[in-house]
Amino acid sequence: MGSTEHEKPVLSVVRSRPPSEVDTRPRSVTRYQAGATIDCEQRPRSVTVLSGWVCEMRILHDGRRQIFGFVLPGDTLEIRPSRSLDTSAPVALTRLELMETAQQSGAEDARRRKEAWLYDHVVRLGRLTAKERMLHLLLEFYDRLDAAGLVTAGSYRLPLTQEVFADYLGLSVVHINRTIQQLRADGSLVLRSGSVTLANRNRLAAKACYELQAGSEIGRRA
Amino acid sequence: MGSTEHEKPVLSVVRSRPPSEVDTRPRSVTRYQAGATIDCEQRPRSVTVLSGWVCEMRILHDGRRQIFGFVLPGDTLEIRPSRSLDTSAPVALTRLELMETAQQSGAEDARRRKEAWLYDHVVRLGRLTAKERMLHLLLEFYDRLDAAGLVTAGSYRLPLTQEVFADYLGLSVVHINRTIQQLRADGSLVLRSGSVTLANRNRLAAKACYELQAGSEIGRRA
DNA sequence: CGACTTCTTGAACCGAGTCAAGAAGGGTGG
DNA sequence: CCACCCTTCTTGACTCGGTTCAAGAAGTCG
Repeated sequence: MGSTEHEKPVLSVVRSRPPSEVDTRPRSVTRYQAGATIDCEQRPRSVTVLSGWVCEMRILHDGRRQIFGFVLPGDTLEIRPSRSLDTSAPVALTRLELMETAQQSGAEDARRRKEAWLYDHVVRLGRLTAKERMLHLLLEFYDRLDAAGLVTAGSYRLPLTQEVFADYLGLSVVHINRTIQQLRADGSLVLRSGSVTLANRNRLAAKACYELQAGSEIGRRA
Repeated sequence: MGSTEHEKPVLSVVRSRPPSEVDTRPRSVTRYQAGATIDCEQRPRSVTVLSGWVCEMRILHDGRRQIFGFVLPGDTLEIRPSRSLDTSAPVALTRLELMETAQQSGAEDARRRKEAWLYDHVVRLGRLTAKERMLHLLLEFYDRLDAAGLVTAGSYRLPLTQEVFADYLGLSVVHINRTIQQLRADGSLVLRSGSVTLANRNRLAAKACYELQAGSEIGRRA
Protein backbone atom coordinates (compact mmCIF):
# COMPACT_ATOMS: atom_id res chain seq x y z
CA MET A 1 0.00 0.00 0.00
CA GLY A 2 2.89 2.31 -0.70
CA SER A 3 1.21 5.63 -1.21
CA THR A 4 3.54 6.52 -4.08
CA GLU A 5 3.48 5.24 -7.63
CA HIS A 6 1.25 2.24 -7.84
CA GLU A 7 2.54 1.59 -11.32
CA LYS A 8 1.57 -1.99 -11.82
CA PRO A 9 2.37 -3.31 -15.21
CA VAL A 10 -1.06 -2.93 -16.70
CA LEU A 11 -3.09 -6.10 -16.26
CA SER A 12 -2.18 -8.29 -19.16
CA VAL A 13 -5.81 -8.95 -19.58
CA VAL A 14 -6.30 -5.32 -20.33
CA ARG A 15 -3.16 -4.59 -22.22
CA SER A 16 -2.45 -7.35 -24.60
CA ARG A 17 -5.55 -7.79 -26.67
CA PRO A 18 -7.43 -4.85 -28.13
CA PRO A 19 -11.04 -4.76 -26.88
CA SER A 20 -12.44 -5.88 -30.17
CA GLU A 21 -15.63 -7.69 -30.84
CA VAL A 22 -15.19 -10.81 -32.90
CA ASP A 23 -17.44 -12.78 -35.14
CA THR A 24 -21.10 -12.21 -34.45
CA ARG A 25 -23.00 -15.27 -35.51
CA PRO A 26 -26.68 -16.03 -36.02
CA ARG A 27 -28.88 -16.45 -32.95
CA SER A 28 -27.55 -13.10 -31.62
CA VAL A 29 -24.54 -14.65 -29.93
CA THR A 30 -21.66 -12.24 -29.45
CA ARG A 31 -18.11 -13.33 -28.82
CA TYR A 32 -15.35 -11.45 -27.08
CA GLN A 33 -11.72 -12.25 -26.51
CA ALA A 34 -10.17 -12.41 -23.09
CA GLY A 35 -9.24 -8.91 -22.05
CA ALA A 36 -11.93 -7.15 -24.03
CA THR A 37 -13.80 -4.33 -22.40
CA ILE A 38 -17.47 -4.90 -22.95
CA ASP A 39 -19.06 -1.63 -23.88
CA CYS A 40 -22.17 -0.66 -25.71
CA GLU A 41 -21.73 2.10 -28.21
CA GLN A 42 -25.41 1.60 -28.71
CA ARG A 43 -28.23 1.65 -26.20
CA PRO A 44 -27.94 -0.11 -22.83
CA ARG A 45 -28.53 -3.79 -23.20
CA SER A 46 -28.87 -6.89 -21.14
CA VAL A 47 -26.96 -10.03 -22.03
CA THR A 48 -26.66 -13.52 -20.65
CA VAL A 49 -23.27 -15.14 -20.35
CA LEU A 50 -23.30 -18.46 -22.17
CA SER A 51 -19.69 -19.28 -21.40
CA GLY A 52 -16.72 -17.52 -19.89
CA TRP A 53 -16.18 -15.15 -16.98
CA VAL A 54 -16.53 -11.38 -16.78
CA CYS A 55 -15.50 -8.99 -14.03
CA GLU A 56 -16.45 -5.41 -13.33
CA MET A 57 -13.47 -3.30 -12.42
CA ARG A 58 -12.25 0.19 -11.79
CA ILE A 59 -8.71 1.44 -12.31
CA LEU A 60 -7.51 4.33 -10.16
CA HIS A 61 -5.38 7.02 -11.67
CA ASP A 62 -2.26 5.73 -9.97
CA GLY A 63 -2.78 2.25 -11.36
CA ARG A 64 -4.34 0.55 -8.39
CA ARG A 65 -7.18 -1.69 -9.50
CA GLN A 66 -10.32 -2.87 -7.77
CA ILE A 67 -12.64 -5.55 -9.06
CA PHE A 68 -16.23 -5.26 -7.87
CA GLY A 69 -17.69 -8.54 -8.90
CA PHE A 70 -17.78 -11.42 -11.29
CA VAL A 71 -20.36 -12.48 -13.86
CA LEU A 72 -20.43 -16.24 -14.26
CA PRO A 73 -21.90 -18.45 -16.94
CA GLY A 74 -25.66 -18.23 -16.73
CA ASP A 75 -25.64 -14.82 -15.08
CA THR A 76 -26.96 -11.76 -16.82
CA LEU A 77 -25.02 -8.58 -17.27
CA GLU A 78 -26.47 -5.12 -17.67
CA ILE A 79 -24.33 -3.06 -19.97
CA ARG A 80 -24.75 0.66 -19.54
CA PRO A 81 -22.98 3.29 -21.56
CA SER A 82 -20.72 5.96 -20.09
CA ARG A 83 -18.86 3.58 -17.88
CA SER A 84 -15.15 3.52 -18.37
CA LEU A 85 -12.32 1.85 -16.54
CA ASP A 86 -11.94 4.73 -14.11
CA THR A 87 -15.50 4.33 -12.91
CA SER A 88 -16.47 0.73 -13.48
CA ALA A 89 -16.54 -1.34 -16.62
CA PRO A 90 -17.13 -4.99 -17.45
CA VAL A 91 -14.06 -6.79 -18.75
CA ALA A 92 -13.85 -10.29 -20.20
CA LEU A 93 -11.55 -12.49 -18.15
CA THR A 94 -11.73 -15.34 -20.64
CA ARG A 95 -13.05 -15.93 -24.09
CA LEU A 96 -16.74 -15.13 -23.92
CA GLU A 97 -20.04 -15.99 -25.49
CA LEU A 98 -22.87 -13.60 -24.76
CA MET A 99 -26.46 -13.75 -25.83
CA GLU A 100 -28.99 -10.93 -25.85
CA THR A 101 -31.33 -11.50 -22.96
CA ALA A 102 -34.82 -11.99 -24.25
CA GLN A 103 -37.35 -11.03 -21.62
CA GLN A 104 -36.81 -8.80 -18.62
CA SER A 105 -38.35 -11.38 -16.32
CA GLY A 106 -36.13 -11.96 -13.34
CA ALA A 107 -34.27 -8.69 -13.79
CA GLU A 108 -35.34 -7.49 -10.38
CA ASP A 109 -34.29 -10.76 -8.85
CA ALA A 110 -30.89 -10.63 -10.55
CA ARG A 111 -30.35 -7.16 -9.16
CA ARG A 112 -31.16 -8.29 -5.64
CA ARG A 113 -28.75 -11.15 -5.90
CA LYS A 114 -26.02 -8.93 -7.23
CA GLU A 115 -26.57 -6.52 -4.37
CA ALA A 116 -26.29 -9.35 -1.85
CA TRP A 117 -22.97 -10.43 -3.39
CA LEU A 118 -21.72 -6.88 -3.17
CA TYR A 119 -22.62 -6.71 0.52
CA ASP A 120 -20.77 -9.94 1.16
CA HIS A 121 -17.83 -8.50 -0.69
CA VAL A 122 -17.81 -5.45 1.55
CA VAL A 123 -17.70 -7.71 4.58
CA ARG A 124 -14.83 -9.69 3.12
CA LEU A 125 -12.83 -6.55 2.42
CA GLY A 126 -13.69 -4.83 5.65
CA ARG A 127 -13.61 -7.57 8.24
CA LEU A 128 -12.18 -10.85 7.05
CA THR A 129 -8.55 -12.00 7.04
CA ALA A 130 -6.82 -13.04 3.82
CA LYS A 131 -7.53 -16.71 4.39
CA GLU A 132 -11.16 -16.07 5.23
CA ARG A 133 -11.58 -13.81 2.20
CA MET A 134 -10.23 -16.43 -0.12
CA LEU A 135 -12.36 -19.23 1.27
CA HIS A 136 -15.43 -17.03 1.42
CA LEU A 137 -15.08 -16.16 -2.23
CA LEU A 138 -14.46 -19.73 -3.32
CA LEU A 139 -17.57 -20.77 -1.40
CA GLU A 140 -19.60 -18.10 -3.13
CA PHE A 141 -18.39 -19.36 -6.49
CA TYR A 142 -19.21 -22.88 -5.42
CA ASP A 143 -22.79 -22.02 -4.61
CA ARG A 144 -23.33 -19.90 -7.68
CA LEU A 145 -21.85 -22.44 -10.05
CA ASP A 146 -23.60 -25.27 -8.31
CA ALA A 147 -26.93 -23.55 -8.87
CA ALA A 148 -25.99 -23.33 -12.54
CA GLY A 149 -25.10 -27.00 -12.67
CA LEU A 150 -21.42 -26.33 -13.18
CA VAL A 151 -20.07 -28.18 -10.16
CA THR A 152 -19.00 -31.75 -10.81
CA ALA A 153 -17.88 -34.07 -8.05
CA GLY A 154 -17.37 -31.12 -5.76
CA SER A 155 -15.07 -29.21 -8.04
CA TYR A 156 -15.42 -26.47 -10.59
CA ARG A 157 -13.45 -24.60 -13.22
CA LEU A 158 -11.96 -21.35 -12.02
CA PRO A 159 -10.27 -19.38 -14.78
CA LEU A 160 -8.79 -16.63 -12.60
CA THR A 161 -5.17 -15.63 -12.20
CA GLN A 162 -3.80 -14.81 -8.78
CA GLU A 163 -3.60 -11.20 -9.89
CA VAL A 164 -7.35 -11.16 -10.41
CA PHE A 165 -7.89 -12.58 -6.93
CA ALA A 166 -5.61 -9.89 -5.58
CA ASP A 167 -7.48 -7.09 -7.30
CA TYR A 168 -10.79 -8.46 -6.10
CA LEU A 169 -9.85 -9.28 -2.53
CA GLY A 170 -7.83 -6.14 -1.90
CA LEU A 171 -4.55 -7.98 -1.34
CA SER A 172 -1.21 -8.23 -3.11
CA VAL A 173 -0.47 -11.00 -5.57
CA VAL A 174 2.31 -12.29 -3.37
CA HIS A 175 0.03 -12.55 -0.41
CA ILE A 176 -2.65 -14.27 -2.43
CA ASN A 177 -0.08 -16.83 -3.42
CA ARG A 178 0.99 -17.43 0.17
CA THR A 179 -2.59 -17.65 1.31
CA ILE A 180 -3.34 -20.30 -1.27
CA GLN A 181 -0.26 -22.23 -0.15
CA GLN A 182 -1.61 -22.21 3.38
CA LEU A 183 -5.04 -23.37 2.32
CA ARG A 184 -3.43 -26.21 0.42
CA ALA A 185 -1.31 -27.12 3.41
CA ASP A 186 -4.46 -27.04 5.58
CA GLY A 187 -6.04 -29.50 3.27
CA SER A 188 -8.80 -26.95 2.73
CA LEU A 189 -8.66 -27.17 -1.01
CA VAL A 190 -7.07 -28.53 -4.11
CA LEU A 191 -6.42 -25.85 -6.68
CA ARG A 192 -4.54 -26.50 -9.87
CA SER A 193 -4.66 -25.63 -13.53
CA GLY A 194 -7.93 -23.79 -13.40
CA SER A 195 -9.95 -26.09 -11.18
CA VAL A 196 -10.77 -26.07 -7.48
CA THR A 197 -12.10 -28.67 -5.13
CA LEU A 198 -13.18 -27.58 -1.71
CA ALA A 199 -12.80 -30.01 1.16
CA ASN A 200 -15.82 -30.18 3.42
CA ARG A 201 -17.88 -27.23 2.34
CA ASN A 202 -19.66 -26.78 5.66
CA ARG A 203 -16.56 -26.76 7.80
CA LEU A 204 -14.92 -24.26 5.49
CA ALA A 205 -18.04 -22.11 5.56
CA ALA A 206 -17.85 -21.94 9.33
CA LYS A 207 -14.17 -21.09 9.21
CA ALA A 208 -14.74 -18.26 6.74
CA CYS A 209 -17.89 -16.79 8.30
CA TYR A 210 -19.67 -17.74 5.11
CA GLU A 211 -23.42 -17.85 5.36
CA LEU A 212 -25.55 -18.56 2.40
CA GLN A 213 -28.34 -16.49 3.89
CA ALA A 214 -28.81 -13.44 1.72
CA GLY A 215 -27.61 -14.65 -1.61
CA SER A 216 -29.15 -18.04 -1.72
CA GLU A 217 -32.46 -17.29 -0.09
CA ILE A 218 -33.09 -14.57 -2.56
CA GLY A 219 -31.86 -16.83 -5.28
CA ARG A 220 -34.27 -19.59 -4.40
CA ARG A 221 -37.17 -17.20 -4.49
CA ALA A 222 -36.71 -16.87 -8.24
CA MET B 1 -8.11 -9.13 12.75
CA GLY B 2 -7.30 -11.71 15.36
CA SER B 3 -9.01 -14.80 14.10
CA THR B 4 -10.10 -15.75 17.60
CA GLU B 5 -12.82 -14.23 19.71
CA HIS B 6 -13.80 -10.95 18.26
CA GLU B 7 -15.85 -10.22 21.35
CA LYS B 8 -16.25 -6.51 21.12
CA PRO B 9 -18.40 -5.06 23.78
CA VAL B 10 -21.55 -4.81 21.74
CA LEU B 11 -21.82 -1.41 20.12
CA SER B 12 -23.36 0.87 22.68
CA VAL B 13 -25.59 2.10 19.99
CA VAL B 14 -27.04 -1.34 19.68
CA ARG B 15 -27.01 -2.40 23.26
CA SER B 16 -28.17 0.42 25.42
CA ARG B 17 -31.55 1.40 24.09
CA PRO B 18 -34.21 -1.08 23.10
CA PRO B 19 -35.19 -0.72 19.46
CA SER B 20 -38.48 0.87 20.28
CA GLU B 21 -40.50 3.22 18.20
CA VAL B 22 -41.45 6.38 20.00
CA ASP B 23 -44.21 8.89 19.61
CA THR B 24 -45.76 8.85 16.19
CA ARG B 25 -47.18 12.26 15.50
CA PRO B 26 -49.50 13.63 12.83
CA ARG B 27 -48.11 14.15 9.33
CA SER B 28 -46.83 10.52 9.44
CA VAL B 29 -43.55 11.44 11.07
CA THR B 30 -41.94 8.58 12.95
CA ARG B 31 -39.26 9.06 15.58
CA TYR B 32 -36.59 6.66 16.69
CA GLN B 33 -33.99 6.86 19.39
CA ALA B 34 -30.30 6.50 18.74
CA GLY B 35 -29.47 2.81 18.64
CA ALA B 36 -32.86 1.66 17.44
CA THR B 37 -32.99 -0.98 14.77
CA ILE B 38 -35.40 0.17 12.11
CA ASP B 39 -37.55 -2.72 11.09
CA CYS B 40 -40.89 -3.08 9.50
CA GLU B 41 -43.13 -5.63 11.08
CA GLN B 42 -45.52 -4.58 8.35
CA ARG B 43 -45.01 -4.39 4.62
CA PRO B 44 -41.84 -2.96 3.08
CA ARG B 45 -41.92 0.79 3.12
CA SER B 46 -39.95 3.73 1.90
CA VAL B 47 -39.15 6.60 4.22
CA THR B 48 -37.31 9.89 3.95
CA VAL B 49 -34.94 10.94 6.71
CA LEU B 50 -35.93 14.38 7.96
CA SER B 51 -33.18 14.57 10.55
CA GLY B 52 -30.57 12.25 12.00
CA TRP B 53 -28.25 9.61 10.57
CA VAL B 54 -28.85 5.93 9.88
CA CYS B 55 -26.40 3.18 8.96
CA GLU B 56 -26.90 -0.25 7.52
CA MET B 57 -24.82 -2.86 9.27
CA ARG B 58 -24.15 -6.53 9.64
CA ILE B 59 -22.80 -8.26 12.71
CA LEU B 60 -20.83 -11.46 12.23
CA HIS B 61 -21.28 -14.33 14.60
CA ASP B 62 -17.96 -13.67 16.29
CA GLY B 63 -18.86 -10.05 16.94
CA ARG B 64 -17.06 -8.35 14.10
CA ARG B 65 -19.19 -5.63 12.61
CA GLN B 66 -19.33 -4.13 9.16
CA ILE B 67 -21.26 -1.02 8.22
CA PHE B 68 -22.33 -0.86 4.58
CA GLY B 69 -23.49 2.67 4.22
CA PHE B 70 -25.06 5.71 5.75
CA VAL B 71 -28.42 7.34 5.17
CA LEU B 72 -28.21 11.10 5.63
CA PRO B 73 -30.90 13.71 6.12
CA GLY B 74 -32.83 14.05 2.90
CA ASP B 75 -31.99 10.55 1.73
CA THR B 76 -34.61 7.89 1.39
CA LEU B 77 -34.40 4.50 2.99
CA GLU B 78 -36.05 1.34 1.76
CA ILE B 79 -37.06 -0.83 4.65
CA ARG B 80 -37.50 -4.46 3.77
CA PRO B 81 -38.57 -7.17 6.14
CA SER B 82 -36.52 -10.25 6.96
CA ARG B 83 -33.30 -8.38 7.41
CA SER B 84 -31.63 -8.81 10.72
CA LEU B 85 -28.29 -7.77 12.13
CA ASP B 86 -26.56 -10.86 10.82
CA THR B 87 -27.50 -10.01 7.26
CA SER B 88 -27.96 -6.27 7.09
CA ALA B 89 -30.25 -3.99 8.99
CA PRO B 90 -30.69 -0.24 9.28
CA VAL B 91 -29.78 1.18 12.67
CA ALA B 92 -30.32 4.72 13.93
CA LEU B 93 -27.03 6.38 14.81
CA THR B 94 -28.74 9.41 16.31
CA ARG B 95 -32.21 10.47 17.26
CA LEU B 96 -34.25 10.23 14.07
CA GLU B 97 -37.22 11.71 12.33
CA LEU B 98 -38.56 9.73 9.39
CA MET B 99 -41.41 10.50 7.09
CA GLU B 100 -43.25 8.10 4.81
CA THR B 101 -42.10 8.79 1.30
CA ALA B 102 -45.03 9.87 -0.80
CA GLN B 103 -44.46 9.06 -4.45
CA GLN B 104 -42.05 6.57 -5.90
CA SER B 105 -40.60 9.16 -8.26
CA GLY B 106 -36.85 9.16 -8.08
CA ALA B 107 -36.69 5.71 -6.56
CA GLU B 108 -34.67 4.39 -9.48
CA ASP B 109 -32.32 7.34 -9.22
CA ALA B 110 -31.86 6.84 -5.49
CA ARG B 111 -30.96 3.24 -6.11
CA ARG B 112 -28.33 4.18 -8.69
CA ARG B 113 -26.79 6.65 -6.33
CA LYS B 114 -26.70 4.17 -3.52
CA GLU B 115 -25.03 1.65 -5.78
CA ALA B 116 -22.38 4.18 -6.76
CA TRP B 117 -21.64 4.88 -3.08
CA LEU B 118 -21.30 1.18 -2.47
CA TYR B 119 -18.81 0.84 -5.32
CA ASP B 120 -16.77 3.70 -3.93
CA HIS B 121 -16.86 1.99 -0.58
CA VAL B 122 -15.48 -1.20 -2.08
CA VAL B 123 -12.60 0.78 -3.54
CA ARG B 124 -11.91 2.41 -0.20
CA LEU B 125 -11.85 -0.93 1.58
CA GLY B 126 -9.93 -2.75 -1.10
CA ARG B 127 -7.36 -0.29 -2.30
CA LEU B 128 -7.04 2.83 -0.18
CA THR B 129 -4.86 3.41 2.88
CA ALA B 130 -6.37 4.45 6.19
CA LYS B 131 -5.74 8.13 5.60
CA GLU B 132 -7.18 7.96 2.10
CA ARG B 133 -10.23 6.05 3.30
CA MET B 134 -10.98 8.62 5.95
CA LEU B 135 -10.60 11.58 3.61
CA HIS B 136 -12.51 9.85 0.84
CA LEU B 137 -15.42 9.23 3.15
CA LEU B 138 -15.44 12.76 4.54
CA LEU B 139 -15.44 14.08 0.99
CA GLU B 140 -18.39 11.90 0.10
CA PHE B 141 -20.27 13.24 3.12
CA TYR B 142 -19.30 16.74 2.10
CA ASP B 143 -20.76 16.37 -1.36
CA ARG B 144 -23.90 14.61 -0.21
CA LEU B 145 -24.62 17.08 2.55
CA ASP B 146 -23.74 20.00 0.34
CA ALA B 147 -26.30 18.83 -2.18
CA ALA B 148 -28.82 18.80 0.65
CA GLY B 149 -27.88 22.29 1.74
CA LEU B 150 -26.34 21.09 4.98
CA VAL B 151 -22.83 22.46 4.51
CA THR B 152 -22.22 25.88 6.03
CA ALA B 153 -18.99 27.76 5.54
CA GLY B 154 -17.28 24.59 4.43
CA SER B 155 -18.17 22.56 7.47
CA TYR B 156 -20.88 20.12 8.43
CA ARG B 157 -22.21 18.19 11.38
CA LEU B 158 -20.89 14.67 11.67
CA PRO B 159 -22.51 12.71 14.48
CA LEU B 160 -20.35 9.60 14.24
CA THR B 161 -18.15 8.03 16.89
CA GLN B 162 -14.72 6.72 16.00
CA GLU B 163 -16.07 3.25 16.54
CA VAL B 164 -18.58 3.81 13.74
CA PHE B 165 -15.82 5.01 11.43
CA ALA B 166 -13.85 1.90 12.32
CA ASP B 167 -16.73 -0.42 11.53
CA TYR B 168 -17.37 1.31 8.26
CA LEU B 169 -13.81 1.70 7.06
CA GLY B 170 -12.66 -1.75 8.10
CA LEU B 171 -10.11 -0.49 10.62
CA SER B 172 -9.64 -0.61 14.38
CA VAL B 173 -10.83 2.21 16.59
CA VAL B 174 -7.28 2.88 17.72
CA HIS B 175 -6.09 3.27 14.18
CA ILE B 176 -8.98 5.53 13.28
CA ASN B 177 -7.96 7.72 16.14
CA ARG B 178 -4.35 7.87 15.03
CA THR B 179 -5.36 8.53 11.45
CA ILE B 180 -7.48 11.48 12.52
CA GLN B 181 -4.56 12.82 14.55
CA GLN B 182 -2.43 12.71 11.42
CA LEU B 183 -5.02 14.47 9.31
CA ARG B 184 -5.25 17.17 11.92
CA ALA B 185 -1.48 17.52 12.02
CA ASP B 186 -1.48 17.71 8.20
CA GLY B 187 -3.88 20.56 8.41
CA SER B 188 -6.23 18.52 6.26
CA LEU B 189 -9.19 19.02 8.54
CA VAL B 190 -10.62 20.37 11.72
CA LEU B 191 -12.77 17.83 13.51
CA ARG B 192 -14.24 18.48 16.90
CA SER B 193 -17.43 17.92 18.83
CA GLY B 194 -19.42 16.56 15.96
CA SER B 195 -18.38 18.97 13.21
CA VAL B 196 -15.81 18.77 10.44
CA THR B 197 -14.23 21.35 8.22
CA LEU B 198 -12.19 20.15 5.28
CA ALA B 199 -9.29 22.27 4.15
CA ASN B 200 -9.08 22.69 0.39
CA ARG B 201 -11.57 20.18 -0.89
CA ASN B 202 -9.91 19.74 -4.28
CA ARG B 203 -6.45 19.09 -2.99
CA LEU B 204 -7.79 16.56 -0.52
CA ALA B 205 -9.81 14.91 -3.26
CA ALA B 206 -6.64 14.40 -5.28
CA LYS B 207 -4.84 13.02 -2.25
CA ALA B 208 -7.59 10.53 -1.53
CA CYS B 209 -8.30 9.41 -5.11
CA TYR B 210 -11.76 10.87 -4.67
CA GLU B 211 -13.63 11.54 -7.87
CA LEU B 212 -17.14 12.80 -7.86
CA GLN B 213 -17.75 11.03 -11.18
CA ALA B 214 -20.18 8.22 -10.58
CA GLY B 215 -22.12 9.47 -7.61
CA SER B 216 -22.60 13.05 -8.56
CA GLU B 217 -23.19 12.63 -12.26
CA ILE B 218 -25.98 10.23 -11.60
CA GLY B 219 -27.18 12.51 -8.88
CA ARG B 220 -27.38 15.49 -11.17
CA ARG B 221 -29.39 13.57 -13.69
CA ALA B 222 -32.30 13.50 -11.25
C1' DC C 1 -21.10 14.48 41.46
C1' DG C 2 -20.88 9.78 39.79
C1' DA C 3 -21.15 6.32 35.94
C1' DC C 4 -20.50 5.31 31.41
C1' DT C 5 -19.12 6.30 26.80
C1' DT C 6 -15.70 8.01 23.90
C1' DC C 7 -11.16 9.51 22.95
C1' DT C 8 -5.96 9.18 23.49
C1' DT C 9 -1.53 7.34 24.02
C1' DG C 10 2.23 3.82 24.59
C1' DA C 11 4.37 -0.59 23.62
C1' DA C 12 4.64 -4.96 21.50
C1' DC C 13 3.19 -7.78 17.82
C1' DC C 14 1.88 -9.51 13.31
C1' DG C 15 -0.61 -9.62 8.92
C1' DA C 16 0.23 -8.02 4.60
C1' DG C 17 3.06 -5.21 1.30
C1' DT C 18 7.31 -4.47 -1.36
C1' DC C 19 11.30 -5.66 -3.87
C1' DA C 20 13.68 -8.88 -6.33
C1' DA C 21 14.80 -12.89 -8.71
C1' DG C 22 14.09 -17.36 -10.23
C1' DA C 23 10.97 -21.36 -11.78
C1' DA C 24 7.18 -23.08 -14.21
C1' DG C 25 3.62 -22.72 -17.73
C1' DG C 26 1.66 -21.75 -22.34
C1' DG C 27 1.58 -19.93 -26.82
C1' DT C 28 3.79 -19.07 -31.32
C1' DG C 29 6.78 -19.31 -35.12
C1' DG C 30 10.41 -21.50 -37.46
C1' DC D 1 9.20 -30.65 -32.30
C1' DC D 2 11.98 -27.40 -30.35
C1' DA D 3 13.31 -22.64 -29.11
C1' DC D 4 11.85 -18.44 -27.51
C1' DC D 5 9.06 -15.18 -25.14
C1' DC D 6 5.81 -13.59 -22.15
C1' DT D 7 2.74 -14.40 -18.45
C1' DT D 8 1.93 -16.47 -14.14
C1' DC D 9 3.45 -18.60 -10.06
C1' DT D 10 6.85 -19.10 -6.09
C1' DT D 11 10.02 -18.02 -2.62
C1' DG D 12 13.13 -15.21 0.44
C1' DA D 13 14.23 -11.12 3.03
C1' DC D 14 12.87 -6.97 4.79
C1' DT D 15 9.60 -3.18 5.86
C1' DC D 16 5.51 -1.15 7.47
C1' DG D 17 0.61 -0.24 8.11
C1' DG D 18 -2.52 -1.58 11.17
C1' DT D 19 -3.95 -4.51 15.39
C1' DT D 20 -4.02 -5.70 20.10
C1' DC D 21 -3.74 -4.94 24.91
C1' DA D 22 -3.92 -1.85 28.46
C1' DA D 23 -4.65 2.09 31.04
C1' DG D 24 -5.55 6.76 31.67
C1' DA D 25 -7.95 11.35 30.23
C1' DA D 26 -11.76 13.76 28.56
C1' DG D 27 -16.67 14.13 27.50
C1' DT D 28 -21.61 13.51 28.45
C1' DC D 29 -25.71 12.70 30.70
C1' DG D 30 -28.89 11.96 34.49
